[in-house]
Amino acid sequence: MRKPREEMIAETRAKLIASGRHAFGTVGYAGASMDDFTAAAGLTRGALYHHFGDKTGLLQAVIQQIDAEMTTRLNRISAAAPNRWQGFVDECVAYIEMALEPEIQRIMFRDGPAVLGDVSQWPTSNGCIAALSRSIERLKADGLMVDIDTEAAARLINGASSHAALWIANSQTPEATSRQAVDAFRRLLDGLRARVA
Amino acid sequence: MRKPREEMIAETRAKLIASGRHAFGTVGYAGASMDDFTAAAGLTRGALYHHFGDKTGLLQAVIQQIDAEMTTRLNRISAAAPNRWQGFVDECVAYIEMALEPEIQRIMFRDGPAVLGDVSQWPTSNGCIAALSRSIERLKADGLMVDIDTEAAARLINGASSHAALWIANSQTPEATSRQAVDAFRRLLDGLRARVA
DNA sequence: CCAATTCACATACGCAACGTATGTAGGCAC
DNA sequence: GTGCCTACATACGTTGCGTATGTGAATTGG
Repeated sequence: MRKPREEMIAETRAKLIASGRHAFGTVGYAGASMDDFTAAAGLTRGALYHHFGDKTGLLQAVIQQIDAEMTTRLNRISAAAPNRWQGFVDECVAYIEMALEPEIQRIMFRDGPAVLGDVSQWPTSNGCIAALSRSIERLKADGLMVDIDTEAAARLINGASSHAALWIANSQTPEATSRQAVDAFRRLLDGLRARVA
Repeated sequence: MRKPREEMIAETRAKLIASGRHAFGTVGYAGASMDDFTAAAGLTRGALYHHFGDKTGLLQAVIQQIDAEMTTRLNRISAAAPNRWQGFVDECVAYIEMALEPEIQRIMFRDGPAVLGDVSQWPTSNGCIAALSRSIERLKADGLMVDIDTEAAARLINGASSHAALWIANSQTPEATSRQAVDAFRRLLDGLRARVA
């Protein structure tokens, strides 16, 4: 073994993030006992405080990890579409659908903002917003979207998506509600499409 | 004094709600100590547990109160507009602006959803969503809005508004960001306007 | 190759806050 | 006027966070 030290450190960090992520995603941030989920990782709170400072520090690390995963997924989806507009719509719909996953919903859309405040001032700038912004920017450059402020549009869409996801996830009939929400969402996006003269 | 008993009870309930509302709105739900803000109301936690069961029960009561206030404000605004579409837009913009008020933002859009879950399954069905829905329904009936599911539209707009408000409130330059957001929001709504054939 | 140091992590302690179980005083019925 | 019910207060146990301190293993310098 060349660098057992750094490897071990990275491993413990990863274990803490994984265990915390699971706890936050299931019982929520407030309901997650540090003693419990650090023990589940075969460690103690001492390790957590050493690496992340406090509970919110771990939450930030977890969010950063999830955000990175979401960003790559979104990029892949928009790249796979036949044309730019379609890619944009697919990306937005995928965003809603990702927000349906309980872990993402709970950590990224409920506890995250409640504990750390608005996404825009999180230390790790949100990759998903950036991905959306890039797509919008390209669409505007290509004349496919009406003139609208890029970041504002990204944030409005982000907000609409996350709320839609919450609505769907808590619905009695998620499939039907999902169709309802996605349909309306497509209409909303269609309204932003540049009208051909 | 005719009914000192019921009056006193209503008064203590009101005092607890007021004190809790203030604490939740300033230091947040988690940061609000029940001992502290019940004492500030001249009471103890005993009264709170008696009337509201637990901390979340008080939060629900506070939310119900704020929601009622917001609903009347929104109704007044949409009624004051020169025409229906304008009234709708005004209502939406007002919704954003209300979400800028720290107390509303914190309680209704951050801590509320985090603690109680999605608005749609709160015991007290959200009056603001209902108000928005009514406006949308009328617009559709009058042929002023494209065919879109009412509730879905209301929720998407609600989500976009609350996120916009969060963004503005946490901005370094709130006035500029507000213009940015409201402009984009108007564009978004404009996309939902029925095209005259 | 060994000693000193550093660092990753564990242990121990204090404190704050929630929830519950119990106590009490004052109004209402009869 | 007496007894009960209820609105609230008091007292207690538990839990969980944050900090201060301890320890052993890995690294570095000679």
